[in-house]
Amino acid sequence: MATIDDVARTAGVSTSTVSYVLSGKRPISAPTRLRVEKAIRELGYRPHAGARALASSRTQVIALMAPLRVDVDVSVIMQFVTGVVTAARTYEHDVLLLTQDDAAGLDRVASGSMVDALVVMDIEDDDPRVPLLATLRQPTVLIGLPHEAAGLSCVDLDFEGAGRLAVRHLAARGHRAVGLVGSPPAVLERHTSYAERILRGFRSEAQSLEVQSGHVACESSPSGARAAVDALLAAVPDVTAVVVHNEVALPFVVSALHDRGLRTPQDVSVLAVCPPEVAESQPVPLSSIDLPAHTIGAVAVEMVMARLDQDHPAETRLLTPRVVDRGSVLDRAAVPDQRISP
Amino acid sequence: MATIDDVARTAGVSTSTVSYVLSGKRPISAPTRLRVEKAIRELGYRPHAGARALASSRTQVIALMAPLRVDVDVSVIMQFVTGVVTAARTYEHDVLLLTQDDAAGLDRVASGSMVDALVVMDIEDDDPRVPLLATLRQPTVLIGLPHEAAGLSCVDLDFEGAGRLAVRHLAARGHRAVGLVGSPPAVLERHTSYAERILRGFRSEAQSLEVQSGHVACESSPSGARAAVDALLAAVPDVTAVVVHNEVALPFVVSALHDRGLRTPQDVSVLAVCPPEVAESQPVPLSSIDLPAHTIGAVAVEMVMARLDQDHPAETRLLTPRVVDRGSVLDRAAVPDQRISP
DNA sequence: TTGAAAGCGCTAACAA
DNA sequence: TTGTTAGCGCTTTCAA
Repeated sequence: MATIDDVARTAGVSTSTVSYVLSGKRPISAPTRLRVEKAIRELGYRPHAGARALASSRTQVIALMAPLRVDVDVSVIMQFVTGVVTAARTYEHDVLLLTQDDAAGLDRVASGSMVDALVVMDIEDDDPRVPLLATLRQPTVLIGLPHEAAGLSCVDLDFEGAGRLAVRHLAARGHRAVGLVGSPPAVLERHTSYAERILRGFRSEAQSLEVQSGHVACESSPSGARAAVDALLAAVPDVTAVVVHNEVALPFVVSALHDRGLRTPQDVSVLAVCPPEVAESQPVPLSSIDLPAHTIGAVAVEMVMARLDQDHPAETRLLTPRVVDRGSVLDRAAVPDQRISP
Repeated sequence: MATIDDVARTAGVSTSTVSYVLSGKRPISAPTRLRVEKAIRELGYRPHAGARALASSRTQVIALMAPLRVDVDVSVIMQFVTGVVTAARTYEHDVLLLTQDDAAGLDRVASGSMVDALVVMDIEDDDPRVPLLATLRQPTVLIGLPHEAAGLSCVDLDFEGAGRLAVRHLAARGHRAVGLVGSPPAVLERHTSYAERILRGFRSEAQSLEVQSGHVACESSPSGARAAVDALLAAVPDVTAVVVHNEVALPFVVSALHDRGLRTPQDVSVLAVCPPEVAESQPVPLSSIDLPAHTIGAVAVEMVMARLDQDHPAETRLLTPRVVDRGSVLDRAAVPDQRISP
């Protein structure tokens, strides 16, 4: 492996000149630059990452903790991950992936100076990783909202707003009884922030608009979906629209509704909360409130990068939810009521 | 940040002693070790990864290239990824994740000495990354089989064997006309090795056993699945069993069969080739040839780690496929023929 | 516009 | 059993 000294020697310059050609941190005359670049090319020189990290205190690597918990949809996680990786590359950074959900891994890579910054996914309301993260010298961005961010920056879809938007969207189309089929019990039990937030928004808006509403947790399986649908129909017999915030269960919920004689959207409207790709690839495309996972990942990287040089104050960024119509929500105001009561 | 010298000073020993306590590369007296360990704890000392990499030529990081190509199922990829990450941790290594499918990324992290070894997924028959990988000084393992491995080690499920096993399994249960619903055209067109291998095994065994057979590519969408099913039924009208090697399309293929009046398994048996989790979480659990993605990832890490110190010769490891019965394959020899001809 | 040289924090060969 | 010290390959200050 050629070193910077090899390059300097063959170019007939000092090592610092080579370094400055590489970093652009001081002006170099055109002829010198060309000689150096030629030498670099000829020798196939690549700076040694460790040496660079040691001298500059910059690793060009960010850590991404993407815990694969039970009952989280991997395809959504992958969207976040690719968003982070892609964005990181635009900042000349690579991504070190941590999949085990423990503070120890974060501490190891941060305290060991393996990374310049950290992005942490799947934040719970009272997340044990947050206190540790707050002590690190590297900037950190949380994807999700903990109860107490301890001075850390956060980014996420505004799930509370999404819950409200869902109800408002349905109410505006004449639905007076709506249901929310949500995350699996396990997700709720660990107080994953998005699950609680969407529920809060859903309930408060239903109350404001005087819409009848019900919520059921939903295991991510066909039988779980059937059970959830039954529970919802029992709780809100007149339900005409269902909001589904559970990517894995989504197709099962729809087929469970069909099995009970409820067609989409003639009998029951369905509004999903999921990434657009998921909504589009259902057996029947579903209207949805898009979860822009890729974008959120990219924004997380932007935020962390902005905090690398200057110390930007902490902030929380909530992306505004929007509905994308794919035809699975019926406008009841526009059609005669065809609903057959159960 | 405390350095090794800080630790040495507070423990009253030399830096090398601290280093050796950490590495265990030379015997240290008990009292000395205790003093050093105490100092480490008190100062919260963590070795600087870059300094370590520079001095030892070891980064404790491996690169994982997991390209997210169109039409590959992310949940399967995630299985590989977690297998790699989990196994890497048992060897005290972290994982640098590359998602962009180009040789440049591999070259960057390898030539820049960012990683000790590389694991590369989703290998095509004539993969442009292979020649580059063969020139790297870091050991590399491919997940998948290129036409020419150029001296690199490979690991994968024996897909050719899986194709044969599928036919044999069905033939043994009285099926004389079988179909293979395979990967999307895009996957076949880029000559992804597994797609071609399973087809080869499937065809050759069908020929040997004198079983009628047909193969159709299948887009990963409901309409793609319907088209594939129609094409298969046209090509092999008497088909009594379908092998599906397409995780995303799997549920759609099953429902397309149902829509055409073919129940599983009474009218048509279904044998999937996919990770067990996928087969289990279908609306109806499916018998399958397990794709042990997690294990393959772990084996890849083992192989690469074995080549870190000694130079092990290259090898190709093909995991033996096996059928897991979940009831979706009918034993036609054991029941009267109930098949309603189309 | 360029060069010399002092670190950055660790490992491991050599000495004792 | 432990210490001394010369690098590892780079960045950046200070000088010219």
